[in-house]
Amino acid sequence: MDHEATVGDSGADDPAAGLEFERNRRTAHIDALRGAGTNPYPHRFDRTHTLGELRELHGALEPGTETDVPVRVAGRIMLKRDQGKLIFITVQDRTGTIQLFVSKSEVGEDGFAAIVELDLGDWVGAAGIMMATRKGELSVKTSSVSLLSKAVRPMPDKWRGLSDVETRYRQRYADLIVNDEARRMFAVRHEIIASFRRTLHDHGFIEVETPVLHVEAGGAPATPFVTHHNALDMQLYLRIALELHLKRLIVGGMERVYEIGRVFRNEGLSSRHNPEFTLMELYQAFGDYTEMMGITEHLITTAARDATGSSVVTIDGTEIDLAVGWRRARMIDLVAEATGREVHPNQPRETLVALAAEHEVRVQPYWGTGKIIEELFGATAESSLREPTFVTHHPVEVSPLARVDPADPHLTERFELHVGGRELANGYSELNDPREQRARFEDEQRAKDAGNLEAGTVDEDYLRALEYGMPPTGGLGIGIDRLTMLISGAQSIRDVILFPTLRPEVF
RNA sequence: GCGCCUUUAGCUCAGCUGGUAGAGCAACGGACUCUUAAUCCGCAGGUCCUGGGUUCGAUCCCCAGAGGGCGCACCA
Repeated sequence: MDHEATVGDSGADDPAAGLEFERNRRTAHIDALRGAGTNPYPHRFDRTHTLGELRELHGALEPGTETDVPVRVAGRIMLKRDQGKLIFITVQDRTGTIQLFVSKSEVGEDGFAAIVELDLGDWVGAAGIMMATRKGELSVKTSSVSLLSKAVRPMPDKWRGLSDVETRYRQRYADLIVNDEARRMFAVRHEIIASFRRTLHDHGFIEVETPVLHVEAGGAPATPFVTHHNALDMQLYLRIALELHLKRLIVGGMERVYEIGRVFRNEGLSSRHNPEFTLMELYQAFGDYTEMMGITEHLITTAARDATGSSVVTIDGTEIDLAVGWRRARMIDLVAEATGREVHPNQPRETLVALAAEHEVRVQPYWGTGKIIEELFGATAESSLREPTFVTHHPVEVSPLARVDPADPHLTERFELHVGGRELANGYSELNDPREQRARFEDEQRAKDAGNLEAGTVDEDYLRALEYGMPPTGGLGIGIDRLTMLISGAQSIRDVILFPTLRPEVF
């Protein structure tokens, strides 16, 4: 090939090295390949094995032995060790890596010259036979190597990798190429979701899809994203929860439904919050909150085993086995435990306001006693709940869709799962009395009018659905991102979301 | 939104309360037929995030801004 065309003929303004020089060099090489009749982006290459399969089949090959097993493999060049007339190339696919043993005497002068020109990051296909080197490294003794896709941009450092977190999130493709840990996170995430689907299928749940664009954003206390539909000329909200549509399906008699879907909340970002995140919600006719706690334990423990092979997770450096039963404690009891004072929504508001002040909780004027208790819980007890704990019996005020506890009209049949100081799941016995639901919605609407932006509104269609009759039902929601963090050991939610929300990059 | 930290070559990082920058890897030229981040020799590569200011002189000090991280607030 015309090697002179690949270097040295760049314009006077081009730098002598650096990124631009490198890209120019490689694009010039692509032109040279095309000029010589070689397609740098050929249509296909058929492989006989993945690299993991080869390791499984031939991993036990004795050092220095050669088989007569022909193979065709493909992968990205990660390392290249040039020995003069012998080149060792480490290629990677999603199942692992393998070494290509490239001898000039095997591939010929022209073939060898082309292989010398390959860059780290290029995708290649190779044909050859299986062998193990004298040192025992499983290799493909290569008879030919073909370029499958030329990389124009250089890879991150082959040893130190890519560690700049901003670049890792913005250029996830580069992160996935070089960081095993990044690939592992998303493998775990996939296994958790796949495990959920298996478990739910086994329990007779049907997976459904409900609207993302809502006329009213309900089902959770949160600030929605607002958008607009042009043809209908109407304001729409991106959903903040799956709940209200899924329960309409329970009214319709579907009995066991779930959805794993993206929800959107227009709130702050942190290492535990991304504006869009994934929620699994399920609803089971003839279930209640105690059954939901059982399903929660089963789903999460099974997912941990499926994803990592173990039900043991590490929380803040401490190993915790999810398979042992989880503590259950009422919210009011946990607050009492943390503050040394009994609390209950039926207490005078002034009493709770005073206690809140002692714990530096800033009470909003529109908060009732139930909301103050929930905030007190958040300020005093929540962060100490490292081991999985079902916090139960939330006040009615903060649970507008949950059934009241028959033993205490101020509390609900509800639970939240807390692990490692953060909320992971939420469930309850669903309120199915349309008249009571209307009254609760009206309370919400009043709170909204009084200044609580996160309060709900009266969802007339949902009330109409309830009027057709919803069976007694248990419901559950699990935050998939946070669960993935727990099981994978990720420190930031951005490590378990492929493309986390960032401010736009300036090019 | 507030506070603290951070931004230097494609990547990973040095850079002395101020004298306009270095290394390793990658790249480029060369040697090498069993390497494992191959090794060895040589060579090149910079908007020191941006804009102001102070100074004879700023990667360094000051101010403003941008991106990112962490905490707080909000929330899941």
